[in-house]
Amino acid sequence: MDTAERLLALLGLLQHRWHWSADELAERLEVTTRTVRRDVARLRIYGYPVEAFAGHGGGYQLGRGAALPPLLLDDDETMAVAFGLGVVGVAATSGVAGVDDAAVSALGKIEQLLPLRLRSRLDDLDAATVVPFRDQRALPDRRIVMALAHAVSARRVTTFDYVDGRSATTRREVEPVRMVRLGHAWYLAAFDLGRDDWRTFRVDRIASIDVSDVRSSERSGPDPVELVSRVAPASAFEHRAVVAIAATPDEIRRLVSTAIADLGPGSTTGHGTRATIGTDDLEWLAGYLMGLPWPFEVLEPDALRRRIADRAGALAARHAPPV
Amino acid sequence: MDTAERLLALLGLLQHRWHWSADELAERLEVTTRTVRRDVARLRIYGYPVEAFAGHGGGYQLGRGAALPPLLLDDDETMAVAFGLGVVGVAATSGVAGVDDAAVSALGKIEQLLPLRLRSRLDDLDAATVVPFRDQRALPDRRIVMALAHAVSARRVTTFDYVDGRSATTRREVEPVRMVRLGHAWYLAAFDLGRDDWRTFRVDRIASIDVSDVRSSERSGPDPVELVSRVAPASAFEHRAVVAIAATPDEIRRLVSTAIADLGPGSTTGHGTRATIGTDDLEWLAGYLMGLPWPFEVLEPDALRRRIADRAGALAARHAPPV
DNA sequence: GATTCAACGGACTGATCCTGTCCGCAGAGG
DNA sequence: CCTCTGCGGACAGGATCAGTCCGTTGAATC
Repeated sequence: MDTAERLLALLGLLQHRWHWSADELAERLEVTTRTVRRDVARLRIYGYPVEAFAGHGGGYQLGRGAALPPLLLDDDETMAVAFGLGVVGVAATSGVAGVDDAAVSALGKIEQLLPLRLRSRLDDLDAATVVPFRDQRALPDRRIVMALAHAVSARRVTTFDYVDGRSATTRREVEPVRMVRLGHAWYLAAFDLGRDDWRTFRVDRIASIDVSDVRSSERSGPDPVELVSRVAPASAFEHRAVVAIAATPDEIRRLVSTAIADLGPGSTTGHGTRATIGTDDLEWLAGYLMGLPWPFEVLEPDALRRRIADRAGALAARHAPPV
Repeated sequence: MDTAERLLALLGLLQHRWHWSADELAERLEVTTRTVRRDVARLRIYGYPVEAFAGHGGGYQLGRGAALPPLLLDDDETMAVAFGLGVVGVAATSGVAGVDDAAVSALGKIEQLLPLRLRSRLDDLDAATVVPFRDQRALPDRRIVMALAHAVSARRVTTFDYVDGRSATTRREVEPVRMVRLGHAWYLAAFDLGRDDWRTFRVDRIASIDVSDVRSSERSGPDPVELVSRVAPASAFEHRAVVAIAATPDEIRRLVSTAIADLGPGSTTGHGTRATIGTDDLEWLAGYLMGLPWPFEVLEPDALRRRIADRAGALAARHAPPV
């Protein structure tokens, strides 16, 4: 084991356990304690703060520094990180600008590096769990997002089935450029090789994805963000609901992701806050609203209004006190 | 820059961008391309699969190997990872045994390494967001969980305020040993220095935590898991609700975390599935149930039944079609 | 306060390895 | 077919590294 590898191993050991003595480290790394001390000194020079304690029960410990050291994760921790990133980036639980993007970019990074044996475990995990209350239709599959994030960063020609606004399915071959979150949904900006032009795709309408080994050609195109915001309204959500909620915008924002509801400016009225929500699935939205801790009234559409009335009526009838 | 540091930097560069040419790397690392090639070869010897492409537009790229290489995350990605782990471990969105534990253990690892400037950003992020529908009372603060996970792994004497079952608040000084998830809640197994005995604490009842620099003394004690499962029932949830849901157990499990509801064996009846749910907050549970996509009936307690009737009645009245 | 444990770091030596230079080879794209 | 780019052997000089030895310092325990 040479110097560099030993330093990497040392970083790993220090992250794996809270506390090591020089003797333990020396034994693990198969060197003398003098060398361990020198390696520790070197890590400190590189900027990783290794704390040392003398005396009985003394030893080494990694502390917080100026930057996060390279994270060495074991299999289970890798699963947890990948799963967590999927929840944040894909299910949009944060609603804070930037975090979702960072989550997806980190997902792409992991997708590129994830050993195959862990990939299948991650897929099993997905099959076994569903994030409560996520809009099953409008939110894309985490595997699709990961594959696309990877395709974008590795610049690979990618093929997939796409369902357009008129429910027509076509097989597309594209060169992905960038993923953009706009409002409630993720979009992919890409050069469509079949159409020989720039196109945007709603990620939740992509299926059967296949990332090839062929690298995209150099290509200068329009700004992906602009491309998406120009085209996206045409492929917006099927339904647009307006709801008056008996709570202040701040209260709502604390509980409802901005990726779900648009509170808009000047939305506060005498009856509370007016929220606009886009969705493809009214049934889901009905449940979502009923789960909120505030009274509300659906202003439009009527279909949603009726659905709320039905469900609430049925519940009320079933739970009425015995006469 | 010496060899080992350059290798670490090289790993970082390869993760940061999809694709680098030898010249670019050589310039960045301030060495000749020959040395870059040698460094790449060394990384491959260590087990990190660096892929190379010759010809026009050729270059280097990190591929998937046997194990995840040390992850070098930038600030934003670190935020996303920490936030995602918090969602999974703390808000219990997975419900799969092991993943929550791994998430909390990874959180502890990050807590130990997280630069201070990022810590405050993470706290801001927490303040700005709330995971929709999480049980505000029964689920602990992510910061508390992180601090405890760190205190456990670093074995630090820790003090905090604890609210016991009779709402009495006491300041405790403990040596934390392990965090255990049992049913719906996280528990901390620790040696209470004030009481001079082993105690368990519900993590969501811990506040004002302070992890000291003093390391715990060596101490052989009972098995933490056993300790928690022996004592925990005494500090269980305030309310226990039984609900009949018009869905199969499999359907329910797909949407509801097992950390929330216990479906129990033989729970399927003619009217659907009988679920047992523990909570401290009936109002929250009412909303949670109303958000589910299936009809249901509350069997007990009556207080919850009345609450459902009230809320559903009000909603139905408000959404009744105009006469 | 004495004792012990464990990290610290200087000095020295011989062996190792590392880097830059030079070069011909091989695979990919245009 | 030509060019671009990565590959890897050979070589020489010099930098670095590991082990050994040892006195010092700081903590914890008795």
